[in-house]
Amino acid sequence: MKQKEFMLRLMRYKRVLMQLRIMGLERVFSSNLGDALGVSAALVRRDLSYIDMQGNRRGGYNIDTMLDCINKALGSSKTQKTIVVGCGNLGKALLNNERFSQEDINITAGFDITPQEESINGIPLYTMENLENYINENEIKVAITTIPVTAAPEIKDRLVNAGILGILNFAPIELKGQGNVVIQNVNIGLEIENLFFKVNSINTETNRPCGSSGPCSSAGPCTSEGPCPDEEIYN
Amino acid sequence: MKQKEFMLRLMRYKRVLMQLRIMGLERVFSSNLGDALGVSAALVRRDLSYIDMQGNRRGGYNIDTMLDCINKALGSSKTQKTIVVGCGNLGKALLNNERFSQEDINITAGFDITPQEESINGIPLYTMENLENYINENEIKVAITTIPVTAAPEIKDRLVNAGILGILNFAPIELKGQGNVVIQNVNIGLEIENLFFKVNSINTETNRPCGSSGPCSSAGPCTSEGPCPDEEIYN
DNA sequence: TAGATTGTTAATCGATTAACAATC
DNA sequence: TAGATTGTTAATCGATTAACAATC
Repeated sequence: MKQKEFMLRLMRYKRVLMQLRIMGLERVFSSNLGDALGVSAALVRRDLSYIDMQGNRRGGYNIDTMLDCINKALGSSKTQKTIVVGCGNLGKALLNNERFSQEDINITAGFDITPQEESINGIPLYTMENLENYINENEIKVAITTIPVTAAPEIKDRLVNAGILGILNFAPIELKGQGNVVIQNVNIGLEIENLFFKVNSINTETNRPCGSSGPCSSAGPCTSEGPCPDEEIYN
Repeated sequence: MKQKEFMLRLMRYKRVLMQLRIMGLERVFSSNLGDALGVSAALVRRDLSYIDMQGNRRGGYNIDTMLDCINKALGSSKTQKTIVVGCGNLGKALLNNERFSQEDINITAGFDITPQEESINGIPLYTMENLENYINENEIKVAITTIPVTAAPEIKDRLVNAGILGILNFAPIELKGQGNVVIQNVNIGLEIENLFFKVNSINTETNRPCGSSGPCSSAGPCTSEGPCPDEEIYN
């Protein structure tokens, strides 16, 4: 069971459930959740079955119980502590983000080679020398890195050696985790490129062969002028 | 052909190719690229075939030609213009990011209800009233939104009505595109939650049923104390 | 009971890979 | 030519869905 989208769906179920609870509902059927997410009711039931959420064959699922169960599965029943390493523009933006505390994510400290302030948004900033000590003393298991590419591999090793098990890396280099260390890379530049690609795919005519300098072969898929209506590369 | 990972692979091929070119290589085989990305050579050839990159059955692929071809497919042969809507912490971080210009991404303006500066990093800031005019006059097709959730749906409509075809949305609400408008949502809070989930999946014992209050059924998959070694939910 | 929904199995769908003919 | 790699087809793999027995 190696499902890329599985836990993403769990989070979406959670959002829907919270909304439904606000609206005063107490029970929900698999088909409700399926409709909300655009997937089949069967998949919802399979997901719920996987996290050991048991429903009632007549009355569906209890919303509160399901929320508990999803939170338990997501490990977010307790507030999650994390630190920000690198307090440049993006690092500051993360430290200033009020929303995280609403989502039970608690940024407890920021680290930088030369911190320009003592604290941001009430969160203390420390120099890089204090990194290992802080991680050990506060039992930090997850870190967010917003550091230059050149520093990324070294900082990664320091974090992992200090006991960090998960890194959310914003440096535009693809770091790889080993053993039980999970590294998740977010490359904003790549996201933008990705978006331009999708926009262009929809609105530009198909490209011609690159290896050949001649005209498009008559056997090629695209002889019309506009974009190929049948072809969907984007998702 | 609706391949989620397809264009992401193209970008990765590109990175590898640029590195190889720096090292002085001129040709590359599908197996080289497959090894670098951890996919099969067959998939590489299929991808290249799809973007009409033609190789030589004896000598593999020409690196320069392939780079041209990938750039063409990605639509990044020319510099891509975009704007940032919402100049809070995250917006400022994006405006200050020097790396985008290296990647042929050109942020030409920032917009905010009340801009606190005339420009950031040489990029002019305007009030929201100028949004539609600017988009029209400069033929902007892609926008980045770093705005509050409450404003997101309205701003989205304004952007789309002004002719925007692609939005990279950082507001923590899932906006949906319609017709030929592509919206890509980046939810940093969700990414962090996702990471905590993966870390916990690896390092925590399996959860017990939520719907039932009794002990774990003997038929359940997990009777041992530690984490289930066979089960992989994370990817 | 009759009706409705869960939990789960078999069928479907799509993406990746193995294999091989074509050919440089 | 003989060897090696491309381009492409058939086989495989995994995730989602349809269908249905179990059961509240």
